[in-house]
Amino acid sequence: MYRTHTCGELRMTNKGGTVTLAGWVQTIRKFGAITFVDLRDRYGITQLLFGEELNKQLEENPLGREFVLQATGIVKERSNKNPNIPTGDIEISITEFRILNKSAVPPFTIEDKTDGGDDLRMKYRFLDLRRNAVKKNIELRYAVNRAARNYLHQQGFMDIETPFLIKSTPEGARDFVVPSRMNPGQFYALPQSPQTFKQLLMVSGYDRYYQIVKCFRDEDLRADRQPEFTQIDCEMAFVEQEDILNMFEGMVKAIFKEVKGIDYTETIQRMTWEDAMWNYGNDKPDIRFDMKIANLNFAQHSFPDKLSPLGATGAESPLRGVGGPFTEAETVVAIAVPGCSEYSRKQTDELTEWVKRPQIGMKGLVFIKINNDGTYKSSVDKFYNEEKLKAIAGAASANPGDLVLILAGAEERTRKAISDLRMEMATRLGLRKETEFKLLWVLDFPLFEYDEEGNRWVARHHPFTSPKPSQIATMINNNPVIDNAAEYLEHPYANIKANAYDMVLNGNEIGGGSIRIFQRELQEKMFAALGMDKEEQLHKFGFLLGAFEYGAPPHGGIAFGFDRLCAILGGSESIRDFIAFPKNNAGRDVMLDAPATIDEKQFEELQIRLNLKS
RNA sequence: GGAUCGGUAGUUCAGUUGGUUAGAAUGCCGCCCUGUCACGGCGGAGGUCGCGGGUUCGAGUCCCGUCCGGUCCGCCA
Repeated sequence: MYRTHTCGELRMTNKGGTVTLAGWVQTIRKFGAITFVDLRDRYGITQLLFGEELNKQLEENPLGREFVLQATGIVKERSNKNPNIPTGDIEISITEFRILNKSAVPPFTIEDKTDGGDDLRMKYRFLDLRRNAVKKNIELRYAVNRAARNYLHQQGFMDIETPFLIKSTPEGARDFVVPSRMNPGQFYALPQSPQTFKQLLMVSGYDRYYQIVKCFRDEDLRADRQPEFTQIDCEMAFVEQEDILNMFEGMVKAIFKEVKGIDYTETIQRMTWEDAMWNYGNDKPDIRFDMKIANLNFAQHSFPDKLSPLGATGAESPLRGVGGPFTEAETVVAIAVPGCSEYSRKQTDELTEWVKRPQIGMKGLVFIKINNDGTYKSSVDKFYNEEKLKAIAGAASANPGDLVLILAGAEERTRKAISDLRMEMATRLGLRKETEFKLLWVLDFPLFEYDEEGNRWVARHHPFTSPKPSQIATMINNNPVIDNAAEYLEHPYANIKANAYDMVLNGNEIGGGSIRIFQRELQEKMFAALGMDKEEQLHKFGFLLGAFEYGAPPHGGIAFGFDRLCAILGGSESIRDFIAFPKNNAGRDVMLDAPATIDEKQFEELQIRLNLKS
C-alpha cells in the first residue's frame, strides 16, 4: 500500500495516528538539524517534519522539487500553525521515507502564480496541470459535466454515441478529413456536430437524446475557439420551442446550483434578435449593464436585417437637417457612459485612438460631456449649439455626469464598433464582474442570410432549422431559386424568421439550437434555397430526406459550448485553461508537436502523394 | 489570407541616442542555520541577445527576410 491518507485530509482529530502519505515535493525548508517538506497531491498539501535522525538520511538521499516521495510518520500538532492551508494545524513527524522517483528541475515553478509563460506551460502541460490554479479549472469542468449529466438523466435523456468518421458536407465550417485506407482516394470527415445523427435518432424514437461530445472544425482559432471542442448536444421529439427553452433553462440553472452554489431563480430574459441588434449592436448582448445603443438617425424602431435597404435619415432624428460631421453617414449611433463626463482630453484622445485601431476601424469618435451642472462640452461644438447637443444627449438617454460617445459610418461596421465600444467602456468601469451571471435567450433569428461573396442564401443557423410555423407556407409557396442578386432584398424569404434560439451568458453565446424541419418537402425547399439542386441534395443528405419519409416526428434541440460555459463559470475569457490538453492559436499541440508528417509507408498504404504548393 | 505585439540567463523581465566586461528578480549549485511555511544569511555557476542577411569603425539596439509565440480581423452553418 502506497498511502493511508491523502495530503489534503489530515486534521487535529488524526493526532497521534501513524500515517503514510505519497505525493510530490512542493518545497524543502532546511534548518540545520531539521527539515520541513511540503508534500503535495491532488487533494492538498501536508507538512512533513524530518527530525535529527531522518535529516541525516536526507543528506544521503537528497530531495528536490517534484520528487515523488512516500513518507510514514506520526501526526503531531504543530507548535506554529499555518492558518492558510486546511492541514495547517498538523504536521507528520517522519519515521521512514522512500523516494519513489526523482524529478528533473521543472522549467517553471509549480505554484498558483507560476513564473512560466504560456508557451512553456503548454509544452510541459503535464506539469502545468499539477498547479492548483489549473487543477481547479479541470475540477470545475468535471463538475459542470456531472451536473449536466445528472439533470439530463433525471429528465429521461439517453446518452447515445454517434460516429466520428462520417461524410464531408461542406456547408458551414471546413471539415477535418481522414483518408480511408480500405477505400483509396476516399475520405471520412470528422463531425462539426452530431446534428444529422441526433435527428435520425428522433426518427428512430429515442425522443430524448444527449451527448457530451467532441466536435471538430477546421477553422482559425481564437482565445475561445479550438479546432476540437466539446458540446453538450441535445435533441427532443414532440416539442415546440417553448418546451426546449424551459427544459434547458432548467439544465443551466441546475449547473449554476451544483457548480457555483447559485440559485438562479429569476426568469431568464428573452429578447428578439432584432431588439438585440438594435439596442446592443450584436446578437449576444451582455445585459449585466444597461448602456443601450441610441440610434440617432433612424426614425422608428425597426432594425432592418442585412437584406433591406439601410440608412434612411428619420424624421425624428435629432441630427436631421443640421449638417455637421454626420451628414454623410449611413448610421449614427451613441452610448451614454455613466459618470464619465470628467474624462480628460488625454482620456478622450485615447478612446479616439482605440476606435481608430484596425480591429474597430472607425474614422473618429465624437463625444458630448454632460457636466454635473447641466452644461455641455463636446468635440463638435462648432457644429452644434447647446440646444442641439441637448437633443442628441436626450436621444441617447444621457444624464448629467454622463459621457455620450457617438460613432458614425457604414451600417454593419459602425454597429459592431459601438457594440465593441460599449463592452470596452463597461470593462473599464468594472461593470463586467466575473462573479455576476446574467442569462438571456435571443429569439427569432432570420432564417437566411445573404452571402455577398457567393451571391446566395446561407442558413443563419443551419439548413435543418425550421421557419416560424406561421411562415412555413411562405417557404413552401415561393420559388427559392434566384438569378438576379438584387432580388434577394425583395424575396419573400428575406423576412422569414427561424424557430431558433441562442442562450447568452454575460455577452457570450453558450448555446444555440432550433426546432428542426421534419417534412421532406420543406427540407427540400430549404436545400434548394441554399443553392443545392436535387441531385446534390440526394448525394449529400439523401439519408436524411429518406428518413423523413418514414414517420419523422416533430423535433428540436440545442447544443451548448461546454468549454466556453466552463470558462465563463470559472471567470475566464480563454477556454484553453479549461481543457486538459489544448491546442495553440495555430492549431498545434506544442507538447506532442502535432500535427506532423507521416511515414512514407503510411502514404503508400493510403495511396496518397503529397503535392504541396509552397 | 491580413493586421498587430512580443522573442535577451532554466524562468519572468529591464537594457536610454548604436559605444567599455549585457543587468535584476526568481530558480539552480555550495556552505551556515532546530519552527519554517514567499524561511533567512553568505558565496557561486549560468547568455550564439530566436535564426539568416544588411547598414556601420562599432548592432541586443537600425533595416530586410525568416521562424516561433500572443491577440485580433476575415473565417467559425
